[in-house]
Amino acid sequence: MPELPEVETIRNRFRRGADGTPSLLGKHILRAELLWAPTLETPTPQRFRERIRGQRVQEIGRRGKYLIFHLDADALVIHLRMSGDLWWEAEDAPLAPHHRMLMYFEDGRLAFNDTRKFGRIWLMADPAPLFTRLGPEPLEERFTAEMFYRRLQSRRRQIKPLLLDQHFLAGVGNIYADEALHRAGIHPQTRSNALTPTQAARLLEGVRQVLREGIEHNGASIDWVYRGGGFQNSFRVYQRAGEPCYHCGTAIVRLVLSQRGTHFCPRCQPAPADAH
DNA sequence: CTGGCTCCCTGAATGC
DNA sequence: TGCATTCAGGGAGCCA
Repeated sequence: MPELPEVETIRNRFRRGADGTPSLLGKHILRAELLWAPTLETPTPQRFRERIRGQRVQEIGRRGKYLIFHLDADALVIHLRMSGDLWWEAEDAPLAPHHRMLMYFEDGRLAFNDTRKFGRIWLMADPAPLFTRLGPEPLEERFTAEMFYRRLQSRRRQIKPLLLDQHFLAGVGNIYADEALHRAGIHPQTRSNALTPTQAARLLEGVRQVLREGIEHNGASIDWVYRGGGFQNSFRVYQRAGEPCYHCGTAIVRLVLSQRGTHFCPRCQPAPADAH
């Protein structure tokens, strides 16, 4: 499930280049091909092909879980959602299953592969409107614990679903939310406005810790969605229901909040008075 | 404002 | 063995 660390890993791979993958910076897009039309949010497939042709990749950025290819005249924005991934392959490689969009360069092709078809692509001159409602970037230093505390105080939602809300904080998904709450010793159903300044600071630190660790490990490889990362070996609660907490030995509990599996240690993350 | 639920979609796991 | 059902999850949208 691509979250911030996985998107950042992909961004770095195509920005710097990696084994078997060249840097895309400065390369020209010869042509693009759409294999499953609903992947493209805007513009129409025809205009997409016309506009993207001949543009050069100037820079590759990220905002939350959005991957942004800055081209000469437009921005190509990609959200991988559940199962999206970008593959670099030979221009004449046989078409793998679940490819949704192809971009051809001089020396190979970039394929957007997305088994579950939830991923989306935008091509627009100014992508800013896509990001106006997104919450702050958790890794940016100018976003302080005090600001985070104030933000938490302004809402009265359960902290786990709130962390998943991209309008509240950008980039955190189900895995990293559970891992961050465990590191901060906070129960997932704690009301956001019930958190103390100390807890808020610990939570922001926990979020940053797991995100940085995730990036260091090139992200997490979950189930059959393989991305080559290794952070899944560092999970302390995610998908460990019934197994002992590494800190206290208590069995990890799984419950469902906002339709999302939620994992926590009932001893290290004690329930607030109003949780049931 | 908050929470609960559905939808989108496919492959893996489970059930009979 | 084989077929059917259930489930996971990011995010938008709907309703209470």
